[in-house]
Amino acid sequence: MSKALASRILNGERLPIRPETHDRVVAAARRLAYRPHAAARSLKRGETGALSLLLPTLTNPVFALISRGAVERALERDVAVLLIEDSEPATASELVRRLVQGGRIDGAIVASMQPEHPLPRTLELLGIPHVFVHRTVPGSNRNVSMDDQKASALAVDYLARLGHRFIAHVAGPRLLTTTQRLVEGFSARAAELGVRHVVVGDDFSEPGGARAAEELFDLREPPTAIYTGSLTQAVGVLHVAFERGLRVPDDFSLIASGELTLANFLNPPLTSISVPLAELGAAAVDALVGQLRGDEPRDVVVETHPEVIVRSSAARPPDPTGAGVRAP
Amino acid sequence: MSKALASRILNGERLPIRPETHDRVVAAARRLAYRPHAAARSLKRGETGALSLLLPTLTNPVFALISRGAVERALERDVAVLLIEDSEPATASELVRRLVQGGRIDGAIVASMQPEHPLPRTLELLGIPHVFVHRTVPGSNRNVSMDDQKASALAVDYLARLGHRFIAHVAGPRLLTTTQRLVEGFSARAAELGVRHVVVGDDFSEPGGARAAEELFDLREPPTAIYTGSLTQAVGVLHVAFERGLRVPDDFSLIASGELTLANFLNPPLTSISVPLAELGAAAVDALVGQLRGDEPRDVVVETHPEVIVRSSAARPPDPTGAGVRAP
DNA sequence: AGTGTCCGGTTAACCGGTTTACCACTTATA
DNA sequence: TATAAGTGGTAAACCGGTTAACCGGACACT
Repeated sequence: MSKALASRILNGERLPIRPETHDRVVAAARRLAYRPHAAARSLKRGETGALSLLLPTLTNPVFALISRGAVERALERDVAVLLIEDSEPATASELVRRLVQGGRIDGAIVASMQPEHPLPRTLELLGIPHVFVHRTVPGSNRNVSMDDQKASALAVDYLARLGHRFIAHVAGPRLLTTTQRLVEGFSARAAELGVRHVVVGDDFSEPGGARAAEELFDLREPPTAIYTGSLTQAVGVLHVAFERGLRVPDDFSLIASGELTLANFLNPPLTSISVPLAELGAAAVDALVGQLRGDEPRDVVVETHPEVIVRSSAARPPDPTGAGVRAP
Repeated sequence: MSKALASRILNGERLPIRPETHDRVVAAARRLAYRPHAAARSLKRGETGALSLLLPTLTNPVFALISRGAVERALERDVAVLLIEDSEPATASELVRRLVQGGRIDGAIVASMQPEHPLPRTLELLGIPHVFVHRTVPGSNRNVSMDDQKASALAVDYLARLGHRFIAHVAGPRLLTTTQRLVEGFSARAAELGVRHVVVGDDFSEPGGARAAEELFDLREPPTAIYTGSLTQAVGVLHVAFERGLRVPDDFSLIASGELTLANFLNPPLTSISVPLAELGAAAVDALVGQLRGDEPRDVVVETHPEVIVRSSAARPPDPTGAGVRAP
């Protein structure tokens, strides 16, 4: 029995051999709990069976969920995932270069994209397969995203149905494509329904939500409902509301895109819109593995079936005419 | 010029060669941006330059921070990290076996330890270097932990100094060693100061905190201060307080171990104790790399210099005699 | 003069798979 | 009957580093 034959059998090649031989090999492999040595295979095949996943931060649950989906799917496909926090774009770019040139990864999933990031050029130069997930690069043909518009539209629908006639959206950095999709869905649906609307904010963080809330509450006539692009921002909004003595949902309604256990334990419990972030991560792995198999890169849009998780932060507006109410 | 010589030069061996030769090799490597192929090196050396990090969950910021520290330190040391969410102990154990037998990792960092987990036996059988971080295994000599006791003691000190005479600790699962250290520090210091104290709770999650809070508030004479083992639990406590119309810190004080941006934006902003989780992750990498270099496994305790981050959730008790106050 | 040692390298085996080339034998085909 | 097409495999090169063994010349020492 030559190791050559064993190799081909275990790799599932269709061969003209006696079934008995096949079975002997398979049985022996089982018995020895045989696993091909990754390095040896990698050396010969010129591929590593690993990919890297670049995240802006691990502490943001949005990206933790994307990671979860990606890592899980990758393990199913027997691919290893190297997580990298991309806090310093130049450093991250250099790091990926090292990983590629060191023969550690076959491809990269980039969830930390932002304008002026050197990564796309680096990846292009290295000629390595890659996809952008969540934060996309228009025209790259390598984007894995959700139809965030739908989530925003649903939020607007829900609030409008409750009777709100002036709705604000607290958005993230305008340069991020996720922000743009969220804003687009929001504005389009609000316009369609003839609902007055405004977009503020420039950061997905708690402080970002807080700043946006300050701005809104300082308006001569504040909105009666606020839709935030992230749960994190909603926390910031709630915080400012508390400080100003505004009550939710009595004085204004609040709804956030993104669902976490935390939402249930905020005060009041936050009505939110669920989005399939883990599936997004899984889809990114699928797309990248597809490229590694030779498929042409193409954009993928994951179907979201956004749902309103009804809790206590959204209700009818204080004044049916649609005018906002200030703190007493 | 033989590749053998180049290899040895680039690996920094001291050799009897002309400086000129040395420089030529180094210059050429620079020019070509040469990086040794990980697989080839791995194949020959019998080591992979990679390790895995097992976490109970990525969405818990405690573990996100440990990961951050670990990944960062590993990259500095030119070691790759494979993150694995260990939600299903049996599965995780099997997965690690696959990674080891497939020659993908040299060692494992386990942050997801719990009693009855099959992982230690698996790792022992495979004879692979490993360390336990945060959640430790007494007697294993492979623990990387903090002196959590200190954080708890500080919390008690702070609350006692404010005048509290009956303090509760909301703990995690009693079987986890982190919980035990936290409880130990709490009880010891409270006893030392002659402060009445009680320990409740069995889960670090928001619901866990909420359940514990219910229990405490239902007491005939509730504590005037609550110290939670995690920020997450504090959120649960705050939630129940809100529902019952209890005000913080007017009706009771709240302080949590663990510092996150979120603390600043809770209502009221949460006084918390900072602990160096990222450093813990980094120390775990150091310990594991030490083992890979041949050091004997040994326990490591990371110095915490816990500090109270003063915000608004802790104040003097409502009644200086120390008796708790119920909702009106 | 012979021998040992340092200098400055070179050669070749090896790690553990994968893959191409090839071989001996049997059966169908022209 | 020669030839081609399966059947059931084996042998060896190769991937790109690392490392042990070896080599020729200069010099020192005995």
